[in-house]
Amino acid sequence: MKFEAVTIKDIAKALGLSTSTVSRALRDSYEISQETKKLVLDYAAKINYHPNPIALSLKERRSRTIGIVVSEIANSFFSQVINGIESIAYNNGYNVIIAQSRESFSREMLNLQFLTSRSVDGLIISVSTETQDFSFLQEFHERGLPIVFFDRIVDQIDTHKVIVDNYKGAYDATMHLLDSGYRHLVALANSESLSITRERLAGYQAALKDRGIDSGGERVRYCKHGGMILSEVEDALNGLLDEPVKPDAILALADKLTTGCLRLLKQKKIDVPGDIGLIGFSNTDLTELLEPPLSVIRQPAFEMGEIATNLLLQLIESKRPVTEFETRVLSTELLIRQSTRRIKSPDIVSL
Amino acid sequence: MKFEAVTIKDIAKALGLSTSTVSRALRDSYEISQETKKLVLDYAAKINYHPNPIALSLKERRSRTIGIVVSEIANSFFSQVINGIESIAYNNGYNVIIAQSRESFSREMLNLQFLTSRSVDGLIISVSTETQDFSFLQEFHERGLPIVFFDRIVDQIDTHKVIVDNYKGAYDATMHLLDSGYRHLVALANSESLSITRERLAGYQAALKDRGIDSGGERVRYCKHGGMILSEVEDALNGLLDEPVKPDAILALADKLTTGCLRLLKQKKIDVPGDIGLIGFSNTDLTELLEPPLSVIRQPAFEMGEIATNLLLQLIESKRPVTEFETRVLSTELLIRQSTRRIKSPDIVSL
DNA sequence: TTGTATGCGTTATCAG
DNA sequence: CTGATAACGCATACAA
Repeated sequence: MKFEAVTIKDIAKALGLSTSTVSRALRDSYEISQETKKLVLDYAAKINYHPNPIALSLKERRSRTIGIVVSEIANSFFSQVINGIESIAYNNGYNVIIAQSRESFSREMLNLQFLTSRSVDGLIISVSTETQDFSFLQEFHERGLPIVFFDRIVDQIDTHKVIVDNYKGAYDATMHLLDSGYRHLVALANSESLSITRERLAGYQAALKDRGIDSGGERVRYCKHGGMILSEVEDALNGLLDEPVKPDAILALADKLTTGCLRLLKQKKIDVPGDIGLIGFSNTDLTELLEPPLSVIRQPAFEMGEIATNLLLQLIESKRPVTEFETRVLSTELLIRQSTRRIKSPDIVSL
Repeated sequence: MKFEAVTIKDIAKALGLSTSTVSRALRDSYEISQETKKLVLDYAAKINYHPNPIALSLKERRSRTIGIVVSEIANSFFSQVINGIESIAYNNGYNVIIAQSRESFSREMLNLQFLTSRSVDGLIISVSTETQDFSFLQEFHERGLPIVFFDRIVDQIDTHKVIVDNYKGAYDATMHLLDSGYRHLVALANSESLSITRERLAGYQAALKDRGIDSGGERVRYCKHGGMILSEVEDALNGLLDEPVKPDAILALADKLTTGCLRLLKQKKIDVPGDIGLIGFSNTDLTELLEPPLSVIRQPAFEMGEIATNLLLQLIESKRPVTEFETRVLSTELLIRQSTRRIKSPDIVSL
């Protein structure tokens, strides 16, 4: 049993017209008699006709569909971005196809393969943690596939990008920890190959330097899988806790690392902020429900999605090749809550 | 500038063969010389040829794609289900297209329109809270579109369904609250039109009845939008708290209601479980990090996705019309944590 | 073993 | 104003 749709042919046959006439009537073409048009339209509505977009795509060589590749949709940051993308896409008559790389390079390639071959008109992507080789993306780009990067961008590829000010976000958070009296900071980072990791780490180190604190290169641990595997976060965290100089505060540089870290500290019965300070990148609402509520660096995810989509549509619909690409940098929001309070400090608590 | 893919024609021209020969070589057809095959395959690999699935879909009248409709992907229950669906789909060479209804009937219809017209081979859906009229689904079903319902099913439509034992889940949770010494229970429910709401409520009421407690029909409040709007949850919660007999425990009958409720209680500075007991359906990991960790009724989401997909593939690939449909009922898991402790009771705390 | 012709659903082009 | 035809990329029945 197959799901058979109504086609133009069915209408033509039923009405004793040619397919071209029917097509014209449906498309409201200029040269068509009012009565024929009405006849066709009425009948089409009656039998619930809908054009087959597959056939349309084949013909028009466009699908009015944009592809999204993220590491995982269960990450609240990404699902917020997707919501932003969708809202703009739908308003412009586009649909979206979402694919998850799950931080795996091979899955990312497969997905990309699928999306492009499935004739998406453009691509919005935040590359996976594992991805080091961007040649396949480069190739699609060179072959003319419109691409917009967000969050985890690829520097080498010249196209529109949407990011947050990761440097400042990490810098401010670090400063806040220092202002709260913490001295022995450590950082939990994503894969070194990611743009966001480098930027955030730079902000972290700059803040330490500005305060005349020896950053001590060792006091950073990387998670190759971006926290997808808890054991990986555990190893990194253990490494940090075992440092010769015991850390008194942690900066977690990614959503999944923040929640993973929280989870593990709880497991180890290490109290935040009693035993150790913690601040991290996170878009998860529930962090505010923790006791005490966790301070976080929040990214304007929905907005990022919207902007990325607008840029992509611009790319897709521009007739001539675009030569000027822009990188939009949005601000992060530092939500300070009690969890990073240590010493008395002016009441800068928001929320 | 358009993204132009390599076609069979290009290969044929370059190699001085006909398109059919190339096609046969690529498809590893039986009647083809080894050398020609190798020639074609090598060249195809070299220029990075990939068949155009749009054309394939048009030809084969199938897209090897399954559509998913959920209310929102940011809900951890649904994103876990999606992961389950994807894992089976990919293993069988299928891709998925995800659409969000955001609990809106009109969006659900639009999405369905899109998915079906986009020639998905089948559909996995959990209907939106707002949806009361299932005729459009019924129509697709009658026209032969394979559909599998999960979680929020439509009783009237006869096809495969995957659900959890909502009755028992709610029953057990209610019993646990009663066993913990709570007496004045109230329930926060989703839209009445949803199957899950009716089942869960039935479990709740049955437990009360079994304990000889007057369920008091009034002590339930519904959220039409399933908690998508916090103010809606707030109204419902306020209504419950204002009951003549003050409630001492709340049963939240959906993921979004549980987190929304938590959020609001915090806002109102009502302590859980000090001031009021709370237990709810939730698949969010972070609830275990709360202080005290929240007791929840957890659904085997990933597994539901897997099962639904297997059933769907069965439907899609069966040659003859399926006449026997089944409804798989999975067990929920009641995770008891301190948040529902009130009176001394045997230590049944897990996790 | 390979080439030619046809059709999937649609629209653009050209003829009537 | 309307009808026939070709083309989008592919697979296949049929012809050679």
